[in-house]
Amino acid sequence: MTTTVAQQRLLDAAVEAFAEQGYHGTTTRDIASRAQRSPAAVYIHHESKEDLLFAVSLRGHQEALAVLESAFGSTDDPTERLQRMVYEFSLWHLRNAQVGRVVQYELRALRGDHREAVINLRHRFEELMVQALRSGERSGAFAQLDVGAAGRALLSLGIDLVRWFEAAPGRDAEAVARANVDFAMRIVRP
Amino acid sequence: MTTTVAQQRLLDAAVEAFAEQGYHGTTTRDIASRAQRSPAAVYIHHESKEDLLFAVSLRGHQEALAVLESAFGSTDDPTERLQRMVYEFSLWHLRNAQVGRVVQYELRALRGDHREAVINLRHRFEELMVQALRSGERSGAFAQLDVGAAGRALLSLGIDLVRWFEAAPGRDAEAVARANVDFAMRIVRP
DNA sequence: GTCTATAGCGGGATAGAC
DNA sequence: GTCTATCCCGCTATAGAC
Repeated sequence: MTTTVAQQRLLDAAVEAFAEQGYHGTTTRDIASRAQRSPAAVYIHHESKEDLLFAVSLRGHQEALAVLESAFGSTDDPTERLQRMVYEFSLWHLRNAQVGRVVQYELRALRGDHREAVINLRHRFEELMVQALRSGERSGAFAQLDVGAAGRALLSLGIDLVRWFEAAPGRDAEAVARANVDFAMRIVRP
Repeated sequence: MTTTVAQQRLLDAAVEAFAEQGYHGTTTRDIASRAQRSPAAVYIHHESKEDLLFAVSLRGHQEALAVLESAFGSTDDPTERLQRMVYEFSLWHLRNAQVGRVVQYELRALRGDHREAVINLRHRFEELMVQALRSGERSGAFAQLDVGAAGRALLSLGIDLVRWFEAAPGRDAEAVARANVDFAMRIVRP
C-alpha cells in the first residue's frame, strides 16, 4: 500500500485547490491541472470528487489527532502535558494551514458514512483536552474549571489559526504557538 | 430605502442556504425555493449570486461590528469594557450562528471590490480589541501582553463558536458567552 | 415585481485507445 | 495508469409575457 507519485501529486493538488477555493468552488479539472495530469486522471485513484475530499480530510484529521495524542502521552506532568498539547496542536494548524482549512471548513461537503467517520474522530480531540484538564484539576496544578468549555476554548485557539495565519506573511509560527501556550496557561492557572 | 418583504425573504433564504451548504454548494434555485419565489426572482433585487452573498456578508459584518463598537463605547472601565466586548461578541455569534458562518467561511467567494470592502471592515475588529487591551494595560487592570496576539485570541474564542454551537443542541448561549468572558479575564489578569 | 421558459455553458464522470 | 474526446446534466442568468 505505498503511495505512488501520481497519487501524492493529486492529493497535494486537491489540498491546495480545496483550501483556496473550497470544495464546491473547485473543479476536478483544476485539481488535475495542478497535478499536471489529465481530467480523467482524478478518477484512477478516487471514485469521485467527494471521495478525494474524504481522503484529504481523513488524513488531515488523523495527522492532527496523532500530534495531539503524542503530546498527551509524552509526560505525566499536567502542566507540561497541556503546554505540549496546545503547542503542538497550534503548530500543526500553522504549518498545515491548507490541510487545516479543508479539515475545518469542508466537513459539510462530506456525505453519509464519510462525514460520520470524520465526526467520530473529532470527538477524540475534545476528550483528550478534557482528560488533560481533569488531571491538572485533580493534582491542584489547574483551577477548578468547566473542563468541557475550557477544552473547547483551547481547541478554538488552535483551530482558528487556519482562518488568518496564511494571509499574515512574516509572522513566526513558533511564536504564535508559544503565545497560545501562554494564553492556555493563563486560563487554567488557579 | 425600506426593505420589502420579498427582499427580506430572499436574504433570509440565502443566509440559511449558504450557512448549510456553503456559497458554491448552494444553487440560486434553492434560494428562490426557500423564499417561495421563482428562480428568476433572485435577480430582481440582486445582479448576481455573488452580489447576494455580498449583501449577506456586508450586513453580517456591519451588525457584528456594531455590537462590538457599542460594547467598547459603553463604559470607560477597562475590565467592564472588555467583559462586555467579549460577552456581546460571543453572544452575537451564538445567536446568529448562520450569518456568522457565512461571514467567516465564505469570504473567499467574494470577488474584487466586494472582498476588499469586507476585509476593510474586518481590520476594525482587531483594532477595537487592541485598544481595549491597551487601556487595561495602562491602567494596571490587565497584565503586560502582546496585545495583538491577545486580541486575536479573544476574537477566536467568539468566532470559532459558529463552527460547533448550532450542532450542539440544548447548550445555553448565555452560559457559553459567560464562559468566554471568564476565559478572557483569566487571560488578561495580571 | 413576478412568473414560465429557455439559452448557453461549465463541470462530474466515463468510454475506449494506447 | 494515463490520455483524448465526449456525454449529459444542472446551473446561472436572461427574455418576454403578465
